[in-house]
Amino acid sequence: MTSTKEPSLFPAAPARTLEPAVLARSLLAWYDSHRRVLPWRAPAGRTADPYHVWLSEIMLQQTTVVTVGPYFEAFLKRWPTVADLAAADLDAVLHAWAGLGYYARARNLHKCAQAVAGSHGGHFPDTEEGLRQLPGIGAYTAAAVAAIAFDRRATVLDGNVERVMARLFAVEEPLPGSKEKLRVLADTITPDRRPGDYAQAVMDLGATVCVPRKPRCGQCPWHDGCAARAAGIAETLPRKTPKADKPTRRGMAFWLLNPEGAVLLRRRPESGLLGGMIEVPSGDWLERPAQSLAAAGIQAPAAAKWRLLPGLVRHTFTHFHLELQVAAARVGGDSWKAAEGIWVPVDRLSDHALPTVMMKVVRHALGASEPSGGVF
DNA sequence: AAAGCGTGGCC
DNA sequence: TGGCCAAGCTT
Repeated sequence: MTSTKEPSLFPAAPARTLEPAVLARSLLAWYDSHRRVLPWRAPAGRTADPYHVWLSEIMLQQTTVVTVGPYFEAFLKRWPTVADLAAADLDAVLHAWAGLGYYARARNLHKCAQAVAGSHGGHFPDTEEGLRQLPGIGAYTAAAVAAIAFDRRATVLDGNVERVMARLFAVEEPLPGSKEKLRVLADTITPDRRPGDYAQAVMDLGATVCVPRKPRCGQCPWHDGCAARAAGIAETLPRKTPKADKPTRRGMAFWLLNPEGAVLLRRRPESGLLGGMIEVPSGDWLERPAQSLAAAGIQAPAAAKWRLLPGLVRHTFTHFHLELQVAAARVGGDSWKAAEGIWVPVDRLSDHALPTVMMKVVRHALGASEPSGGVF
């Protein structure tokens, strides 16, 4: 007989209009008692190292806290200061970044470190405008670093804050059109005192309480002031304009072994998809039915007796699905020495910057060559 | 300014 | 299981 929905019998309490200062104060009080320990976060009452804040913020772009944790620790251990990172080889940075995705971030990370170590004497700019000039730092990250590392008043607007503001003020206009409106609303609440803590608090609220599905309104410090909760539409906000469907693209990857048991890899172009990363050579990825080995063979990295491995490698990027067939061959004699790319012993593949989709290709090829691997 | 750009977890 | 979502930036 109990219902999980309350609105009909017990209408939600109407929202009370709360002053910005009241909202900021109640959120900071909530933060003080719910503060999460994160690897890049300073102890209460202290400001974090700008290098740590910047590194974590770049890694956290479109990436979850759980995923970032180990990468952050590994980067910090290997490159303890921004000068160390600036002095690193780009290839080493890409390798360490492999698996995190959005690889342009790694290239910009390296560029940014070099700018800071070079033109800025090893110190990050301490203003939003200054930070905004650096590669890989956009509106959100500039505000986050200015607030968290330098305790400057800055309005952070990430996915969390967009959701929190859309609900608090019941903004029904869909994103991304409503973004500027949400930014203004967020700005009206941002306090002059403890802006760094406030920035982390409002994002924490979105990450742990005002979550996308089944928001925990009962635990929310802004419960009384929330217009969407009062109207019973919190979970439906923020609205978003529908995204285009993802097309499926198909291609062929070429797994080529030489007599020494090494596989041919090559570096992708510096810009675009998986820019600068290492790949198993593959032909074009096009939106047409799976190509025949004969047709795809034209794009093979060497003449050889290619055989098609059973099965498919599937992977989904942000904007398309990919289905990759894998062709395998061995080359003998000396002819393989002319092939374009790098020959890597199969047990040394982890020394290279292979993105996840390419690790899937490797696993597929190795699995097919070993009877215990699954396909036989 | 709309589109391109990774990946893993969740239900 | 397929779509949604995650501390967005660049061109």
